[in-house]
Amino acid sequence: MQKKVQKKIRARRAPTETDVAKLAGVSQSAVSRAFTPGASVAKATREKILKAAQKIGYQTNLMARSLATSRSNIVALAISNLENPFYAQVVKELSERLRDTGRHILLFTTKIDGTADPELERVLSYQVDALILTATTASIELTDQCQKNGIPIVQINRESKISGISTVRGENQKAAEQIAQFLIAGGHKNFAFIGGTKDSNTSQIRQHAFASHLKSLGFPQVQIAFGDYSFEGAAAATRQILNSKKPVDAIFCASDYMAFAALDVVRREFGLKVPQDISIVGVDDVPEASHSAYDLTTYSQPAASLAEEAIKIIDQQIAHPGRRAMRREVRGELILRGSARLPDNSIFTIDGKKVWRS
Amino acid sequence: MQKKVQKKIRARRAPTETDVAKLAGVSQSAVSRAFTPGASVAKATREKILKAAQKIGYQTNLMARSLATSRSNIVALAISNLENPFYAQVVKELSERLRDTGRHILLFTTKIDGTADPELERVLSYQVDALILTATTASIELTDQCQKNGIPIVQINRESKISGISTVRGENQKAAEQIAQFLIAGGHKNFAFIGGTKDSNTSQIRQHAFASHLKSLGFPQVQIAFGDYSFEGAAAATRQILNSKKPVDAIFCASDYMAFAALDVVRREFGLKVPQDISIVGVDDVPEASHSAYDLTTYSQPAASLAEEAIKIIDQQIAHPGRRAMRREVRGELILRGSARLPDNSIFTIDGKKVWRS
DNA sequence: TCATTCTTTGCATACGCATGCAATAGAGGT
DNA sequence: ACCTCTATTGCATGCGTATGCAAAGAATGA
Repeated sequence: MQKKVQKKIRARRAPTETDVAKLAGVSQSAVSRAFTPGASVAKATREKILKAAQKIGYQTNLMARSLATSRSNIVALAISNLENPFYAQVVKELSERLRDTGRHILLFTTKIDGTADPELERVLSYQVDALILTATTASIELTDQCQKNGIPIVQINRESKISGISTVRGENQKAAEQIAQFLIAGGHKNFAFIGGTKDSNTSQIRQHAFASHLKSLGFPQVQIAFGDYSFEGAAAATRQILNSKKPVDAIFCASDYMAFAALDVVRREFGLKVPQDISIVGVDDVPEASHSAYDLTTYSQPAASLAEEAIKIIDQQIAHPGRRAMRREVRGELILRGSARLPDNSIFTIDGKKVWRS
Repeated sequence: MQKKVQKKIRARRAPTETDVAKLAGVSQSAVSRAFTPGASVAKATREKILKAAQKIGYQTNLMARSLATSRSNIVALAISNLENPFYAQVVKELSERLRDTGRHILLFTTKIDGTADPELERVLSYQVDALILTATTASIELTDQCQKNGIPIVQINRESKISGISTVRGENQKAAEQIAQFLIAGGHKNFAFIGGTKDSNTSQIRQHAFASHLKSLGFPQVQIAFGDYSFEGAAAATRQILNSKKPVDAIFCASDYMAFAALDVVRREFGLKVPQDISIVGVDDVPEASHSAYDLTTYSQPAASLAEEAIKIIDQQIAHPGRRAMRREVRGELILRGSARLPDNSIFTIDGKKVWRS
C-alpha cells in the first residue's frame, strides 16, 4: 500500500475563500467580509486578504453568494425582436448601464409579441433581481409569481393593464397626433397606417391616436394594414395598401424598421418618388433612419432614456419593495428628414436637427 | 405574552424541495431525484412529487443547483458590436439554440474589438459552462483562467493564436480572393479596401488575401482605409478613399454594415452611380443586404451556421475536457446583387440566388 | 421457501459564501 | 490602574440542491 491513489489534477477546483483564509492566516468569514463592501474588517487585515486572494487568483463564486444572500445581481432581459435595430440599441444601453452598477444580463429571446414564453417562467429559478421585457408583455401568471417573490417587472415599449407591472414608453399618443397634424400641414390627403402585430398595445395606441386625430381634423378615412413588426411583413402590408383601389399619399409606420420596408417597396416595386408622390413616417429614430439610403422622417424614442428609466424603476422597486408599479413616458421629437413632404411652418432646428412642433 | 410576533409575510420565500418533500411525504433527496433526469425514483413516487411541486409552484433553484454541481447551464456571451445587424443575428441564433438545450446566455457588451474587457474576467465568478466571444478576442490571462477551470472558449469571427481557444469563422481567405477575381472579371481596374479595426485579425486576413490576390493577377495597387467596423468610421474611410487623387472603381468592405456606409457616401456625397461608376462589395450577407435600398453584392457568412458550430464545439469540449481547441470554417457564397458590375461568366443561380464561382 | 440481485429510499454531508452572535483586543476616559 | 465602549475577529450555522452510502424492500431464481 505504498502507492497512494493520485489525486485528480484534471480540473483544478477554483480557489475559495477558505483557501484564501488559510493563506492569509485568517478565518473564512474574515475573507468574506473583506469582499463585502461596508463589512467590518480592519484595514490591515483587508489588505493582507486581498493580497492573498490576488496571489492565488481568487474570484468570488457568485452562485454561492446568491444562494446565501438570495440576490443574484442578475437582471433577466426578454427581447423579441433583435433584428430591429431599435431593440438592439435598447439591449446595448441596458447592458452598459447595468454593467456599470455591477449587474449582468440574462438574455431571453422570445417570439415576436407573443406574451412572454413559458420559458420565461424559469427566470425565477435564477433568482434574478428584476425582469425587463422589451417588446413583449408578461402573462398574468408570470407577474403573480414575480410579485410573490418580490421581483420587479418593467416592460419597455409595451403598456400593461396588470397592476404589478411597471412600464417605460415613448410618447405614443402624442407622436401619432403630431404626425397626423404634420402630414395634414404638409398637404397630404390620403392616409395609411402600418401597424405592428394586431395585439401589440403600443401599435394599437398609435393607430387609434392617428386615426382619431385625423378624423377630428376632417380626414375620417385611414387605411390600416399590419406588418407584424417584421421587414417582410411590412413590405407585404405596403403592397396591400398600394394595390388597393384607394389613393394614398402618406403612410405612418409603427416603427422605423417597418418604414424601411415601406420605402423599399414604394420606391422599387411601385416606382414612386419619395416624398413627391408619397410620404413615409416612422417611429423610433434608429441610427439607420439618418442614413441617406433611407433618410427617414420619424418620431424619436430615445433608447438610452428608455433604458435609463427602466433601470431607475427597477432600482426603486428593489429599494422599496412595497411600492406599486410605475409608469414613465420618455419624450421624443418629430425629426424631419427627406421621406415626408414638409409643411411651411412650425419647423424648428434644434441641436442641428430639424424638428416639427405643432 | 399572548401575542406572538407576526411572521413577515411580505416576500414569501419561494418553495424549496423540502417544502415539496413535506407535502408529498417523502425526503428532500427524493424530490431532488425526481427533478434529476436519469436518477433513481419509482414512477409512482415521481408523479406524486411532481404533483406536489406543481401545487405549490416549486421551481428548482438554479443557484443552489449550480453550487452543488458546479455547473450553471449558463453560457457567457461577449459581444462588441450589437448595432451591426450581423452580430444581432448571431446573438439571436445562439440564444435560440442554447435555449433549446436548456441553457441561457449571460450577456456582456464590450468595446469594439478591444481584447475582452477586464469585466469579462468576472465571468468565472458565475461558474459559466462556456464562453463565446463574438467580434472580440480573449486575453491570455482570461484564457489561462478559463483553462484552469475547464471552461471552453470559442471565438466567432476572430482568429486566435492562443492554443486554448477554439474558433469559428467564415471563409475569410477565400471570400477575399473570390471577390478580387470577381471584380477583375467585371472589368474593374482600381481597387480599395475598407477594413475594420487595425487589430482585427479577421480584417487583416481579408485585406491581405485581397491585396495579394489582386497583385498576383496584375493589380499591385490597393488603397486601404479603416472604418473600425462602425458606420461613421466606414463613411469617413470612404470619403478618404474618394478624396484621394487615385482613381477607384471598386471598394471591398470588411463587413456589410460598413458597405452600407460606403454606398451612402458614394451615392449621396459624391453623386456616383452604383455600379456604373463604382462597385461596392461587402461580407456577411446580413438581411439588410437584400433590401433594395442597398441591394448589396456580398460574400455570405451564415450566422446560423456560425452559431451552430460554436455550440457544437462547446458541447464537445464539455463532453471531453481534455480535447484541444478546435477550428471550424463555415462556407459561404459570393451573392450577386446590384452594387457591383457583373462579369460575363461564372454566374450561377442557386436557390433563387445569383452567385459567382470562379 | 430461501438466497441473491436489483430497485428505491432516506440519511448525512458537501458545495462556497454570508451573517448573527459571542469573544477578544484595543481605545478612551476618569 | 480600572472600567466602559468600540472595533475586529472567529465560530457556528443557514441558504437549497446533489449525491455516496447503507438500509429496506421488491423481484428473481433455484
